[in-house]
Amino acid sequence: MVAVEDTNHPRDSAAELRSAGLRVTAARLAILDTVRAGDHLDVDAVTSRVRDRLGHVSFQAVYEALHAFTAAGLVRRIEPAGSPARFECRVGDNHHHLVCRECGRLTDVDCAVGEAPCLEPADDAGYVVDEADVTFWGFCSDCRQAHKGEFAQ
Amino acid sequence: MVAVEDTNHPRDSAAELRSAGLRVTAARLAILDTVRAGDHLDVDAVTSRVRDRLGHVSFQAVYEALHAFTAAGLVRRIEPAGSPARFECRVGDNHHHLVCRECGRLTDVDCAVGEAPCLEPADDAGYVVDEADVTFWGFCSDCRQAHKGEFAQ
DNA sequence: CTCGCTATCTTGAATCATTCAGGTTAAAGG
DNA sequence: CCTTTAACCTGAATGATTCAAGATAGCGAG
Repeated sequence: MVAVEDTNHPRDSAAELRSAGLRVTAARLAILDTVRAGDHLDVDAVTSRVRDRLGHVSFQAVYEALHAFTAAGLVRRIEPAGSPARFECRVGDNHHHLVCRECGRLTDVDCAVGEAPCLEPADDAGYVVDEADVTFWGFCSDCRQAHKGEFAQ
Repeated sequence: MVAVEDTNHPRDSAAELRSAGLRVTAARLAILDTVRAGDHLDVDAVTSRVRDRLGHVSFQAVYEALHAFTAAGLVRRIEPAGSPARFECRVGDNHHHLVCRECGRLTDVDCAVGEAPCLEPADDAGYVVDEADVTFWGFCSDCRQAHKGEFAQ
């Protein structure tokens, strides 16, 4: 089912962990690679894929690792309204997300502008803004297909 | 700042409930007015203010009422990452929000553009987009004051 | 005004995501 | 090889929200 073990460590994950000041363990390598190979997986999905590969790994370990990776800038944590946290490896480019209201599918969108914060608020109300987080809500093509006529084309 | 407590039912809340097809009860009037008078309150805050006014009201009632109001378009539910849901009465104008990373303060920002979706994704990936939800993250002036030098500017 | 329908409210328990606590194991620098 | 402490484990707690099922009360019809 799963494309097997040619996969070991796509880009040198061990080196990335090390240079982020983190220890290299089987669990963390698997977690990092899983996030990298996955498509905005949540903690549950990451955990079960890591378990497929390594046998047992605790939820705690996954939560802690994902925290550490997020703090180190190796992964980005996103949390659309109504969804548990999800993780992706595309970091540092301030891209945004499309979310399907029907099935929850999440798709990356390039930032139209570029550097963060790619947008400036009309009035910053005295805040110093460092990030503009944009989520586009709508219906993906599959869900529209499934409900022909119910949604505006 | 805010025009204060002439309060009882600022704009005719009873009529609004009725025309939304909802029943007029003391609890729901108080809940609606509380959201209206408050500043992005969460469910807890709404509940305790309503209790100050009416004595006992159950959490369930507040949750159900806020759901009903949201569905009816009387209030808008916002849910910034890491925060419980919050509610506001400014609806239908597609404005956005500034959130302070330090204290969690939430401030409205007018939409620079206007109609929803005020932004179009660079590539819609086949989605039909109906809303662009923009959250600006940063530090409010109070929090910067309190940490002079720690943050830029 | 009275009646019936059902929206609303109540209490109590369940669920889900996430975090906390405290003890054990093992990565990595000296 | 030894020591330090990051990483991991099990087990329990927390916080937000939802589910369930029975009681109450708006409000339109008669």
